[in-house]
Amino acid sequence: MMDVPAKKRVRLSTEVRRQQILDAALTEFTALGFNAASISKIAARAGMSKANLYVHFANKDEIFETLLKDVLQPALGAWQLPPAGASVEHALDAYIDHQYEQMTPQMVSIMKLLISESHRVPELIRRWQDETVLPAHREQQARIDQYVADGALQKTPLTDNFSFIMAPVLYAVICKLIFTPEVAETERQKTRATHRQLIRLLLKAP
Amino acid sequence: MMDVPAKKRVRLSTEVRRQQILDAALTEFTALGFNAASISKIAARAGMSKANLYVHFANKDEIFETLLKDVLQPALGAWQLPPAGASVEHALDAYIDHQYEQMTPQMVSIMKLLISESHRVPELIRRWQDETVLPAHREQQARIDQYVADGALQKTPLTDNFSFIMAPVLYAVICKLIFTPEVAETERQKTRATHRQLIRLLLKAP
Amino acid sequence: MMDVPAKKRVRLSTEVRRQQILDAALTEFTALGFNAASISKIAARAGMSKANLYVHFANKDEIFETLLKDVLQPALGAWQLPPAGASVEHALDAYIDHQYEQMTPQMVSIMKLLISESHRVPELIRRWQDETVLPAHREQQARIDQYVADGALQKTPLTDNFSFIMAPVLYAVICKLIFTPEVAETERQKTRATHRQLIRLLLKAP
Amino acid sequence: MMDVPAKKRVRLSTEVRRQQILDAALTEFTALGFNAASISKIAARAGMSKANLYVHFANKDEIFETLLKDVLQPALGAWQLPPAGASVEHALDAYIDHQYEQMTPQMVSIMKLLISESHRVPELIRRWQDETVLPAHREQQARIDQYVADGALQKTPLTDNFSFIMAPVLYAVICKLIFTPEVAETERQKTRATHRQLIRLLLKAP
DNA sequence: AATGAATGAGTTTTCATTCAT
DNA sequence: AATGAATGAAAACTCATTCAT
Repeated sequence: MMDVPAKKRVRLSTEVRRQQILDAALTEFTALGFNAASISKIAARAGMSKANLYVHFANKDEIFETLLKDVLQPALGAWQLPPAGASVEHALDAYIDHQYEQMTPQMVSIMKLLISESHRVPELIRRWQDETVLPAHREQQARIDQYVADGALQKTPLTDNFSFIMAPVLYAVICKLIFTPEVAETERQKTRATHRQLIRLLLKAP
Repeated sequence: MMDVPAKKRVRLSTEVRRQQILDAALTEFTALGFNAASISKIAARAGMSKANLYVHFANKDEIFETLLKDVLQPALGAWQLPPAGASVEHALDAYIDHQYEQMTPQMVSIMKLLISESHRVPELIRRWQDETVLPAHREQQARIDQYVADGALQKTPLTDNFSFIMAPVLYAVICKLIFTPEVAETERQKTRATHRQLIRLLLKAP
Repeated sequence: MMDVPAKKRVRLSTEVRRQQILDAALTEFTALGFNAASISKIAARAGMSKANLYVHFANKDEIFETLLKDVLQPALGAWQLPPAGASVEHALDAYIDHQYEQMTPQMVSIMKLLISESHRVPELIRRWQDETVLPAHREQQARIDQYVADGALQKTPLTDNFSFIMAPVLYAVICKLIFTPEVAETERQKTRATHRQLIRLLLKAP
Repeated sequence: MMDVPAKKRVRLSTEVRRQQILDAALTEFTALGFNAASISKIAARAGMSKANLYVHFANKDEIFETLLKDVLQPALGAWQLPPAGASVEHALDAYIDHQYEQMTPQMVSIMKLLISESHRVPELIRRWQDETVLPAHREQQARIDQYVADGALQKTPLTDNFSFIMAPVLYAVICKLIFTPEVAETERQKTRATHRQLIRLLLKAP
């Protein structure tokens, strides 16, 4: 007879366990959505028993909420400020590029989660909106306004409503979520090129 | 004891019943997503027994698929051609306006469904993409190219990739799906205004 | 548009309809057993609607009962009398041969049905037993006794309990019901040969 | 109002629970057949919730399969070898006796299950046939052949095809499955007596 | 902290049967 | 007689959650 693998009962700190759970949960939730992701699989992926998972979180919703909270901290990285430099135009260019670059599969999955499951955590979303997204917008807008005031950028409808600049990026993300990979990728590249050209055009305009 | 209500059996045509089911299903699916929407509730909302629902549809997936198929026929109304007229600029303006106008709650819900559940019906989505969306894009692009050739529109990066024009609209839709109604509405109006101004600017540019 | 096939509403006599139903039911019941055979399929096979089926039979059990009643009339053909002739031994030989020959797939299926579902119709089975099987046994035994009295057959334990002679046939049937076709067929042939040889041996014995 | 019974949760080992389930399932399956036996009733009989039953078995089929597998291990006890002794004839007599003795209600039920539901587990049946039944036959036949070679038994058609000897036993079993208890019992006794006498006769034959 | 065992409340689906025409 | 539409009751199975250790 073979020895039974002798499943050890590992004892780890709460911190570690929570993180294991959240990591596993992120994978499962982004892959399947809230409902289809099961506690069983999350526990299995996190390497612990279901019951132990409930020692660390009160229920499935709490895991989800904690997860989104973590993920939403950096405001999707999206509306970060462009680094100021000698040439504002160049910086802006690099900034937009950065956004398209950042469109990783993981980020796309989280976007999907945010769209399809945000109704589960309205309070969290509201706080995220009020404390992260809107302030970031404002800060960014202030910076842009400063550039305009300084004459580093000329005033255009875009500089008046700078968050508008993310629209094409989002369009590319949504394409990834709906269309076939090939079409989505084509659309992303076309969008990116058009985006860049239009921005340049706009900044050069008299 | 109360008298038993003596529930009368209602007898309707298959056509009517199917439509009742689809209507109820659309409500439930858009409100909760595929998994969370239950056959029980759909049947209740449609005013019939669960069993009768299964007389008209083979299973939950078939309901979902039929629903999406119906909804996707008009290509979301989105990439419809701008009506040609005396002033192309004016027509374009009206066209964009139309897109923002069309952003009804129902349409927004369907968009959500499309994003969160399209993986369930990949074949349907592929056909929709290949037979509806892409052809519509092409036709629209051809029309724009004609305008440019005719000198009615001047050539810009946007006229080279005209579907790009939908990006801000989509941005507004996604805001509705994520943010609070107030913020979403504000964002929609700002986006719409910026969109219009930028288009005008672009068309006027030398 | 194509013309709809114009499903005719055929009107037939009760007799005909009942027989159509019974024929279809026999096929379905023997193929699947009582529970797995569905009214839907029986009705479809009989070429009528489910509702019409209920015009002719009160319920599923009644169909089953009627069916078995019909089938059990000839007492499975099993304990039929051996035709008397010049040589009783020869006749007996032919009789046994006949039993093995009669082991058609249909007969085997009915045997299976009889074993697995007879508990559903205990009363019917009792009547069949009392009014068909046992009388047939008795008649046959009487005939054998007569042969013995006449000296046409010599007295043996077998002639004292003649129904015993069916045991090997039944064994072959059960093999068909359990084992793989190849093994069952081999077993049937071996059994048949042994059966014949033993009978001959017995009749020749001093 | 009565106090709520406060059903205590009983906690037992997997081993025990599995056995409880198998016991209950055997009862239900043999009484009603596979389809008509419900998981609800099996769980109730086993004294646990349906859900717990699914903790121990993946589905209804797995229960059935496990059950048959367990039961088929000893090859139905049927074709076991006769113990060799001073008098082979005596041993054979005892062996046959043993078979009739062993015809317990439980064994009869399993026989019914085997006949009516074996199509559900063709692979299991094939393995049982190839690895248990046929080898047992062969071993037994070899033993008989040895007796014949030793002169302990004289060669007859029966010694050439020894498994034939089970046919009358099987006949008695089938009678139990179809006829009323009284008739079945009468038939069993008659069959047993005839069986014994014929065997003796055969062995004594010149 | 950790877990194997246990369960209530739900899910989708099926089917014999009945109703209205 | 015939049928399309309708349904109650039950089936198998799932899953988030809890209990006992």
